[in-house]
Amino acid sequence: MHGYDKHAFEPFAVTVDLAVLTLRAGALHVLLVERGQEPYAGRWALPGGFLLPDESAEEAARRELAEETGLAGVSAPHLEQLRTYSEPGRDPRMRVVSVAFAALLPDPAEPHAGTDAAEARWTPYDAARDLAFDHDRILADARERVGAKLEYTCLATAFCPAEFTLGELQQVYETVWGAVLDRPNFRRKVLATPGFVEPVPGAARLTGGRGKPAALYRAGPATILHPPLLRTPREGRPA
Amino acid sequence: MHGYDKHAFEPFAVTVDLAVLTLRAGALHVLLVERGQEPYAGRWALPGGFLLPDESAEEAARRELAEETGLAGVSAPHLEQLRTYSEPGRDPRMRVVSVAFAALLPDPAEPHAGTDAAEARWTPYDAARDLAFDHDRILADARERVGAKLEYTCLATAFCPAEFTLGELQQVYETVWGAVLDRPNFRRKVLATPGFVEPVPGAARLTGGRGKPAALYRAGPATILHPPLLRTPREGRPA
DNA sequence: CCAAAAGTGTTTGCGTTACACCCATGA
DNA sequence: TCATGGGTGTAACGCAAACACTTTTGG
Repeated sequence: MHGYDKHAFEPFAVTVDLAVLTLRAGALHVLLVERGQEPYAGRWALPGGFLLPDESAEEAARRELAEETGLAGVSAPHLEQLRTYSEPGRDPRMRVVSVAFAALLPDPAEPHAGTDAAEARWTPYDAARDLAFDHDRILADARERVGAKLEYTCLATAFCPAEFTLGELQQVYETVWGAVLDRPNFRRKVLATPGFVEPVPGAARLTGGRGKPAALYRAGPATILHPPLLRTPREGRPA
Repeated sequence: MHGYDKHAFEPFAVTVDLAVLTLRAGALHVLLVERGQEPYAGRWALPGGFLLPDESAEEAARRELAEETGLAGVSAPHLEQLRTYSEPGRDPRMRVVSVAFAALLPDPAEPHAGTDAAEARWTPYDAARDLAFDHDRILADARERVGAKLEYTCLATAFCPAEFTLGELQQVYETVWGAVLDRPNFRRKVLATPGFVEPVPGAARLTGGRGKPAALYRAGPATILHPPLLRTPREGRPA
C-alpha cells in the first residue's frame, strides 16, 4: 500500500474529458468533436486529451478547453469535476483512466476555433447521442450534476455573461430544468439570497428588443443557496 | 486528442484512497493506517493502494476496503466516489493520480483485521490531523460531501445496521451535522418520504437499556430525498 | 414511583404559490 | 395604442417548527 516499487503498479494513461455546456436559443448545447482516427473514427465525442507531465487534471481541462473553444482562457469559465471513469474496457486499445469535467459557458462563446484539424460543433443536448467511448454516460452525468447543482448552489450564473438580467438568469433554470417558473417569485427568491447577485448601479438593457429595459446584475460572492431553489415540476395539472 | 501514439502521453500511477467513516459512541470516526515507509513514515494516512491492471477504481476501492477491514465484502458498504486528486506534487516521489472514495459503515465494523502489517485504527474525526500526503484535504472533502448528501439523499441509512430504530437514524444526522433535531418532526419527515425506510413488522428493540422499545426499520429503495431534510442550525448543546 | 426513551397530537408562524396589477419601451 | 417583457403587491395555502402530552420499559 503506497509502496514505491516500480513494478508494484501498472502504468495507466490519464486523460480528461470535457462536457462543455452552454445555452443557446433556449436549449442546452454541448461541444462535440468529430473523431478522425480509430477507434470510433467519424463518431462524435467529447473533447479531451492526455494529462501533461506537470499539470493537474484541472489544468489539463482548462488547457483543452482553451484549445477547443479558443477563448476560454479569458473568461475563466466554471469547471466542475464530475467523476473519474476507469472501467478497464472503456477504451478498446489501452487502459485509459479519464477524469471528467463539466464546463459551463455563457452563450456567446465563439463556435469553435480549435487548434486541431478535427471538426468541432455545438450540438443540442437532445441530439447528442451515440457518442464515442462511454461519452454518452459522461454527458448524461454532466447534465444530471448541473441540473441538481442549480437547486442548491449559485451555479446558474456560470451560464450568464458578466452582466445579466434576472430574466436571463431565470431562463437558465427554465432551460436546464425544462420547467416554467413564476417570475415574481423567482425574483424575490434570488434577491433574498445574500450574495447570489449584485446590482450593477444604473445599468439597464433591453432583452427581447421590446419591453421595459431590465436592470443588470453581476454574480455575487455566494456559492451555496440556502434555502435551496427547488425544482418543482410545475407542469400540467394543478394539484 | 485521444491519439494513440505510445509516446504521446506520460504514464501515471493510479491509486485509490479511502475515507472509511463510521459512527461510534456518538462521534464520527475514520479508519487510519500508520505508514511504515518513507515518505511520511510513521504518519497516519487514509488506506488505499494501486489499481490492478484489470479492475476499475470502484473495484479497487472495494478490494482495499475488504483487505483493510476484513469484513467489508459481506455487508457491501456504501461507496461514494469523491473526486480525483492529481496535483503534480502531491506525492514527493512520483506522479500519482488518486481517485478518492468515501465508504460508510455501520458501527460494529470490526476494528481492523488488515492483511498488511501496518497498524490500522479507528480515529475520531476531530483527532485525525496532519495526515500524510494531501489526506487532510481528502478527509475534509469526504466529511463535507457526506454531510451535504444527508440533506437530499437517503444516505444516512448507510451508517446504520440492517435493522435500526428511528432514534438511531436520527443520531446519524445529529452526529454528522453536530445539530439537535426535534424527534417528532424528524419522525414525521422520514416516515412521510416514500421508500426511505420500511417497517420490520412486529419487531422492536430497547435502545438505551431503558425506555419504551422502539420499532425497527429497514432501509427502503428510495435514494433521493425530496423535499430535502435541511440542515437547520438549531442551537442545542453538543453531546 | 421515577427516569428514560418512543411515539402522538396540535397550534402557530413563516415561506411559497398563485395571480392581479403597474411600468417602460418598440413598432 | 398594442404587444412585450420588467417589476411590485398581496391573499391563501401548506408545511414544518415548537412544544405539550401519552405510552412503555427498567430500576
